Amino acid sequence: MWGLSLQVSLQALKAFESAARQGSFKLAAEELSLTPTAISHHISNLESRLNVNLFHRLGRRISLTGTGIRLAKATSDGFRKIDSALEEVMKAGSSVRVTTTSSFAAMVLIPSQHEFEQANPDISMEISTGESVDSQSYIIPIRFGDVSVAEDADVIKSESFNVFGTYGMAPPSWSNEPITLFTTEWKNQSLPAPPLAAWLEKNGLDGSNIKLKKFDQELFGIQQAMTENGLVFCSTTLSKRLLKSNLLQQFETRSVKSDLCYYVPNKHSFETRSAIRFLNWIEYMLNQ
Amino acid sequence: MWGLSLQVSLQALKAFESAARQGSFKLAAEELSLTPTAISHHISNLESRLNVNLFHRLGRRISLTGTGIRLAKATSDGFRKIDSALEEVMKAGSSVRVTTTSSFAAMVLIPSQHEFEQANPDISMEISTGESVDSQSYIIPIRFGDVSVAEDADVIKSESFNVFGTYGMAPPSWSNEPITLFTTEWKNQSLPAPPLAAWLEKNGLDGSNIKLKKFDQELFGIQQAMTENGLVFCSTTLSKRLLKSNLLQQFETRSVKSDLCYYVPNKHSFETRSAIRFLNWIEYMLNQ
DNA sequence: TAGTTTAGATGATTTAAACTCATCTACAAG
DNA sequence: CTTGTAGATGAGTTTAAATCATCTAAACTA
Repeated sequence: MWGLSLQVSLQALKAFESAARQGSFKLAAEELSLTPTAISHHISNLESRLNVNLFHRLGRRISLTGTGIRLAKATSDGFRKIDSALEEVMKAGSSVRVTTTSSFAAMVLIPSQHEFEQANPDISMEISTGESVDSQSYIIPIRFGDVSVAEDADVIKSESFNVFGTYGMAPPSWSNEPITLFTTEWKNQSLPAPPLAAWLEKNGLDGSNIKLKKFDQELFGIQQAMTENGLVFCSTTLSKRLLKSNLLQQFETRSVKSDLCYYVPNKHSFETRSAIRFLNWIEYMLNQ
Repeated sequence: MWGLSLQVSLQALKAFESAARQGSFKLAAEELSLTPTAISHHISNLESRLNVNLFHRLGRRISLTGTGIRLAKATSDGFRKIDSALEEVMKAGSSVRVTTTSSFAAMVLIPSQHEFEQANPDISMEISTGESVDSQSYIIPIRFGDVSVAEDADVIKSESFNVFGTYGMAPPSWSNEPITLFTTEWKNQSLPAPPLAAWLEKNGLDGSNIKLKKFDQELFGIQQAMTENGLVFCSTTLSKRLLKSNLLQQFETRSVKSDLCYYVPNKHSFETRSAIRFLNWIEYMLNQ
């Protein structure tokens, strides 16, 4: 590429293209935030360099010559293609677009969005929910899944589970009385279930007095526990902020690890600086 | 066009595109006649401006990121389109390409090509023969035709005809002896015939002793006249240089105007400076 | 393995392109 | 006829682009 045309000024071509498209040096100057003088100089220099006339000058009106028309079309097409790609890249470079589960969005992302944006005033965060594979290259999907399925490098949080209750309620008598426990049954049946059995064993409980009430989103179980002064078995990730806010409390029970995790498929492919900063931030926040 | 990307340096994009396409800052520097330092600065500045990483740096090797790949494709496509158009325009700006009849090429253009190029050292002339309509925008067709068909502004020479003989031969006795006269019968039957009748009348000759020998190109008649020490009835344009070179001579006969002419269809559409200079030169040369 | 070569990174300085300012012309508008 | 305005041009200023000098670290070679 760039044989004879190596020395042709791209700035001049840009000025020419704008003037050609709008039929006016003045309007070109406005579009490019220059003076009409600059446009005039660029075009004259370009005409000398190329040894052609690109415009007819009719008093103070201009019109394109045949050569000018042909060059204008090519430069318009070429610059439009470049400009579109730049817009896409720049948009990606100044915002973080994340899609995730409703529970993660509600319990983690949305509550901490402000914190992220304050720490990164040059980046805006856009959150959506949904599980479809998004074809746009710049949307970061935070998925909930089986740790044995996700690539190690993609996992941002391995989930632990515990029982939590409304703030202020008396610790339950695990052995003596019937207990209602809210929990989750995932719509996606291929996912490992919440590790309630492992939790019972770890805490030396036989669970025969526990009545389970299941929802299809962790969010609903948590909300119901808070509303009904009850108990919920859910992830420590989702309950973390609620603990801090004294909306939920934890008892003497110990949390258990699970085979469930949050992960970002092909995490390494998100290479914009804002994506990298976001991913570093979310991973640190989840695991500190 | 040019929203957020107005301030992005096109020089930097050019450097990036070259480095991306060749996988090397060093090769990009060579292609663009810059130092590798300049390329490195351009790319770093571009990455800062766009807030993305375009290359992975692996020691002293580089490879494109996903974003880099996408931007590289768009900029390659865009710049290629621009470069192709520039090449075409610059070629047109530094050469004159003419297509014309064999006779006009042989008798006028080729003999004076050197004169034109010496007067215009920055322009090269390329001559071809043929009558097909050429779709390329920058080839100037000099056509031979009927003056009533051509646009006035397109006519570069209105033809006159006369009889010429080999240099040194005795003037013919128009009334006493049989005369062989070479002339032309155009392949294109729609053209007016050479105005022999009008010439006879203007010169007070009845022509009953003249035997015509016809060729389908004026060039052939002229050559035959010189070869056989004979007479040819042809255009003053084609014979002009031969007269000056004492290869042909004119007698006391008077030339006659004709309805034939040389013309350039859509002459005004040739707007490169070299085309304009050529057309001005040829018109002056033919009519002085 | 040690020495040499080489591609890219970085900061400082220099150069040249790009830009504005001031003034002008000539046409359009009132 | 006067005023307004788009483009042209030369001079001066500013800034982007380039080079220079030096560095690092990886690749290559003996």
